[in-house]
Amino acid sequence: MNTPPLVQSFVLHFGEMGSRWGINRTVGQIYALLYVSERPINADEIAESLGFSRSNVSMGLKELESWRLVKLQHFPGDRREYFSTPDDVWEIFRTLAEERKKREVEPTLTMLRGAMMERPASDAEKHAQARMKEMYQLIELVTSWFSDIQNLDVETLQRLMKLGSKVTKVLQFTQSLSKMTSRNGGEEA
Amino acid sequence: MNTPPLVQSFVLHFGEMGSRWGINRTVGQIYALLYVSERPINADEIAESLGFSRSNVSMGLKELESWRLVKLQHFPGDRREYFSTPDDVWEIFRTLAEERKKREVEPTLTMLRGAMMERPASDAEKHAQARMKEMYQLIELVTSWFSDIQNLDVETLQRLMKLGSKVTKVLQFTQSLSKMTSRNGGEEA
DNA sequence: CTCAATTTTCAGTAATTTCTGAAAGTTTGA
DNA sequence: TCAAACTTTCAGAAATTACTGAAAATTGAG
Repeated sequence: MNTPPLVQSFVLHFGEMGSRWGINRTVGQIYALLYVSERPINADEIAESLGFSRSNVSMGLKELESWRLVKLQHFPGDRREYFSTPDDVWEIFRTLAEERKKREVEPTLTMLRGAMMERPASDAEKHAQARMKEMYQLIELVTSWFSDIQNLDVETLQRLMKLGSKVTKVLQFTQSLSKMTSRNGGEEA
Repeated sequence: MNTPPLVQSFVLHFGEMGSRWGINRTVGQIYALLYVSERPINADEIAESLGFSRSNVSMGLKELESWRLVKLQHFPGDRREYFSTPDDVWEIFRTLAEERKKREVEPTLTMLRGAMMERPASDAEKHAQARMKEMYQLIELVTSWFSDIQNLDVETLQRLMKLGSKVTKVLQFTQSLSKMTSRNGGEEA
């Protein structure tokens, strides 16, 4: 398969990036390829394009399916499965965030809650618990922001994306948040 | 060193989490230990607590230093180096975000910009470029939000954290953003 | 139902990453 | 300047993770 150099570098880059995150190189490359592909492609095409064994591609696709990141479809008169990514980048991002939350954030919060419930047996434990509480609150705060952003409708997001680098708008929005919370004072919720 | 079970599970959890991200288990555990520690601790104490070799701890600390995540200090009459984390969780988070941006986001944006500059030699390439542009815009948008949030002063953040789960406030803030951009219409910036 | 097409599984191998002990390097107080 | 105290480096061992080919399982057209 003749992969244009432009696509090549994109694919390689995401392979590298993947391995910096928990995702392995193969999976990163497969997703990158699907992402820029004009039409859905099948596992053999992927294997040939990337020079991986068919079985490796199969495992990679299974992994991506478990992350709900690929769409699967069939074409008439062809028994093979064809894969693609959602057309909307934002949807991809949202799914990724949801899965990461489920796999990483939730278990962490559960662990922290558990630790915070324990009766501290020493000053050291008391201090550790206080630190865990701070972390717990930070994570809750950040994830709640994230989920708010996630729930923005696609239309609003499209508009925001068109604004491009005109970040000042976004800055203002942060300002108003700041004022809002000031009004609320330091009261415990 | 007698590590309380409460701290133990925290440390082990972050070891696991670390390895899901690019960070290795050792580094995750070291940071978790520092994070909940009442006072700065030295490399030997870390090695003993976690059961790692001294050299492994040394490498882990070096890694953490390269991420600017640890504070280093000395005590009078003691030549050893003592390590700790910032007191403010938010500062830790901010540093982490900055470093990740520098190491992962910036190189990705550079690659995408490069690819977008190329003259497309085919429809396939044209399509790939369009996809890359979408991704570029998404990343820019998300990172600009992030950096805005990062720049909130600690005081505001403290207040927000105290609000805790009263996320409705944060939701409103998202609403106002939505209105703001509507006013702006679909105009290119 | 049968069988060819296709996908998945899995045991073994390859590659990579992590970890260690020993040795080299650095720092500082006397 | 020396030497003890401490830290870092690094080559190889250990552990983990990725990848493959062959075989098993599944699927669907006829």
